[in-house]
Amino acid sequence: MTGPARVCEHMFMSGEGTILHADLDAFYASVEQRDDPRLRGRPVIVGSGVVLAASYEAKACGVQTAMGGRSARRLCPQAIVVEPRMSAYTAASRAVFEVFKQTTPMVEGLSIDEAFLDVGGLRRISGTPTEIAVRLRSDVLERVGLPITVGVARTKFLAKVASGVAKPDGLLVVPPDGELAFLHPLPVERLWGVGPVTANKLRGRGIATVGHVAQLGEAALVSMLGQASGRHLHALAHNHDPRRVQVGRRRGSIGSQRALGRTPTSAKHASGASGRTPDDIDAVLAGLVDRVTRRMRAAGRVGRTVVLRLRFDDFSRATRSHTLPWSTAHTQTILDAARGLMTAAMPMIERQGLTLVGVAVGNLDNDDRGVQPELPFDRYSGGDLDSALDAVRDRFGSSAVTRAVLLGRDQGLSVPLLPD
DNA sequence: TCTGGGGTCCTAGGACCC
DNA sequence: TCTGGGGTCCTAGGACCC
Repeated sequence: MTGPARVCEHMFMSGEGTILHADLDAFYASVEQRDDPRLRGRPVIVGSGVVLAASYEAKACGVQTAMGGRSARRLCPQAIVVEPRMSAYTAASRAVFEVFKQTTPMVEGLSIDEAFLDVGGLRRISGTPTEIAVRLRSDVLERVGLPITVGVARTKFLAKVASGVAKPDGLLVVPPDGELAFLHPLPVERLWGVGPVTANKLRGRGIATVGHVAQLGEAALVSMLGQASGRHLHALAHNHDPRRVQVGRRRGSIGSQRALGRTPTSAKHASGASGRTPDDIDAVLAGLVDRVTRRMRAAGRVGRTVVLRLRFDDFSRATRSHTLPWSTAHTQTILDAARGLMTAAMPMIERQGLTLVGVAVGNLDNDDRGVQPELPFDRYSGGDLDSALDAVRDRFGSSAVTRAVLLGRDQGLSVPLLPD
């Protein structure tokens, strides 16, 4: 969108890295600009409460992702604020990932708008990694209408750093013999896994660049940041990153959350510090569990650990979790567990005022185990056979349920079910 | 209108088992 | 009577990423 693609001059014909990190620029905002010509070339902010995405024109005013909407508008009064259209972004993401997969089967998605691609072994068919990267960018632009930045390097980490440096609408190739020269002058915040807390710890000790980190020695970093972070940072600063591109990674949890807004002061007096009745909270909880379990069933996943996430008036947080004896995607089972956690947390909620509720199910498994469930009939009854069968389908996925055995007081009845 | 919604990974203590 | 070490699972919290 802004400016020409930058291609590093000293590219190599051989020994070149084969990992691409492809990252859509200001993704949500770019989709809005693509779909509404009036937004092109103008500062666009997606999300009114919190900035979900800002176009580069808005970023030029200092608007940043995750910033409060009010301060964003103060920085950039001329910005056009649009509400997010998640379904449009999901569709755009699918289209972009199609382009990725036609480029190479070795695609590892990281999020809705970025992925690693390993293009090693494609040289004879598709050309050098750099040529593939150039074509990938033009394919995404032509076929989906979105600008995308690509970093090319020998390792995942370096490819990601390269795309970050090349943004927006850029291409940056890090040659194998120029890796440390590229890496060491960069600020520590560029290291993957260094956020505000770690950056402050490092800067507090006068460590500002990746090169400084590299001089430090692993033991010093471990004592400063802990075992895992210390080792991780030491390795990255020396450009050690043996991770391969992994195809078909499945996520480990599925969750949903909802912000409730601040507690109205008047309501505090009416119904305690939470400002909401337990019934209000329970309705939100039931809605979240319903959404989560639907998504689990649609994805063919079952899970065992139910996590309740809470946030309070002062923005402090708490989580409570419970692990079930078996994996499930059954709405009522997970709702029961979430209600148990919520009940136990009610005193805390009364004291601190609830501003966000979230439910996540972790410990996910694929729902492919040929389970033979038994459900206590009377729990789902009203004595009604159909609703009991619905409960079984709901819990285990309707296409997976092919036969139900109903055990009565003194008889068994086997009912074949057609998957739908 | 102070601060969304979706995730990952690590740490640390306690229970429990061998 | 006193004394190990190793491993796994669960829970809670926190940093970080997009």
